[in-house]
Amino acid sequence: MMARRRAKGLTDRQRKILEVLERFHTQFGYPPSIREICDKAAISSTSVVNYYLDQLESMGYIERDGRVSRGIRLLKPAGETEGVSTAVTSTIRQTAQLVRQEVDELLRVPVVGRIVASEPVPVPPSDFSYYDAESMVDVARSLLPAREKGEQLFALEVQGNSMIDAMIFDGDIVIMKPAQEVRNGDLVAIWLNDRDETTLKYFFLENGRVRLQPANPTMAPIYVDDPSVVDIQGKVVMVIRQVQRQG
Amino acid sequence: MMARRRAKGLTDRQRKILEVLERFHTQFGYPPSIREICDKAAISSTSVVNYYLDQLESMGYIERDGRVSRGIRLLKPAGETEGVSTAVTSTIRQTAQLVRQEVDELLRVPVVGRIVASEPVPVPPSDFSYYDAESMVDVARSLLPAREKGEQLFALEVQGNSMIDAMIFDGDIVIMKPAQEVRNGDLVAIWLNDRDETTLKYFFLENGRVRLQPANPTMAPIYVDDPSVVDIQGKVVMVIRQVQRQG
DNA sequence: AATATAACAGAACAATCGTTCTATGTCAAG
DNA sequence: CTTGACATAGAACGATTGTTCTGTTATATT
Repeated sequence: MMARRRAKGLTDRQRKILEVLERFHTQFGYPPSIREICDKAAISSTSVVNYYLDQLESMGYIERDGRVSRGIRLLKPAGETEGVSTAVTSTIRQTAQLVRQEVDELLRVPVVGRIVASEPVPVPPSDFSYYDAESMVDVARSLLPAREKGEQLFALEVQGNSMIDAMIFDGDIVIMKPAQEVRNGDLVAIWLNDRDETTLKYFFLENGRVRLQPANPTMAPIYVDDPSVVDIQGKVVMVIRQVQRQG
Repeated sequence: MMARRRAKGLTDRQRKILEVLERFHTQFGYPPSIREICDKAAISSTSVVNYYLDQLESMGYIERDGRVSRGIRLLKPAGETEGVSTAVTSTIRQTAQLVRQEVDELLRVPVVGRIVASEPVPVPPSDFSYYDAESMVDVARSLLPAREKGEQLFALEVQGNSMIDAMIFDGDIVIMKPAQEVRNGDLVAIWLNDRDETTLKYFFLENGRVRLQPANPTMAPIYVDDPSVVDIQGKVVMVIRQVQRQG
């Protein structure tokens, strides 16, 4: 048998309803209907909730807009004795969720090396550990194709101006993905065995012959009759150029 | 060859409804009903509002809880002030935004238009609303110069291959910053009065004469004797090229 | 014990509200 | 000119929802 104590000012159900109001608004962004309060507060009758809402309003805890559905405004928080008000904590909670969401949208790609014309592309081994990376590049997940899970992506810094025909030059960062299946039209990093040279070109396989098309449309393609000399190192997913200069 | 899908810009009514949603929630603490949106947005039919709410939801601006009255959540904007203390919550929100930015290092930059050779660069006005943006581009703050506060940054999508001499081509996204002080060596977007042409060039002021140097080192610079024909629209901070294709 | 009062339950009702259907107008492509 | 998207309007329907009414139970006071 639980006696109602008026000492605290708020009864259990009054406090409970206030909690429901706050939590609901935090979760859904709009106030609950009376019947939804019934559910969340384990009260079986709408009239009881209405009864308490009237009380809370006359006490100044909430404000109600007459006969408008969900017309409930929270005015002051329920927890008085606690140091931090519940409104503040709920705001913090919302922010925390935002932070969590946006952290998820950020992808940390390891920069595993440089890409130079005279050397093959340093492709990370399968057991690659992120600790081996020289540094990291943060990429917004929203800029990547949706299907990229991203775990296997890696980045390379371009050194020298030998990739100018690919519209890529010194200092650019290319985000790459290991070449599993390469399709016609993919921009790929290629090691040409016969020339000992790395290039970035659009790849086309046309009746047994490989056509390597520069990104710059004003430049002519390279044709390779023997596909075995074309060693595909990875597909380019993105190119980032930081124009910032050191004043 | 390279198709690009991008969320379309907001129509007047879409923007209007978003404004109503935000203002209503700020004022009352709960979302408006469809008929209340009708009134505030000067739309005579509930079905039209419903029509646009569906659009806004599929664009990701809001979230709707099926057939629940006032079941509208604003997603993109941060302006949801509860009926508590506006001063307190706004302070908290400012702080929270700082925390968020410094924790996750992600910056949401609005794409305010396209950059074409034949037209001046669309620079966002000071009263620019993010609703006006066609879409957003997320940029990792770690890739930007440390001193960029970032609030004034904007992005443009390059249309056409007329910027090839700047190593930038069709579909690239340039992150820009309004031209306040331009220093020698900055990569700037320039409107040439005498030619009616926009270009991206490195800017040098040398004894009263302007030298515009293409990014591509193999190309020759342009010299402009009269600096008044050079209209600087902004400084390029970053260039992003998404190579993703719709294979 | 009697009684007043507060707490609670359930149902019924009317207003509100979201949804859907039909109809009209507009405008660009064919 | 026809066609077909798209935008808009209005009305109607059914579900949701706030309100109210009647009634029951519990607690406290006299």
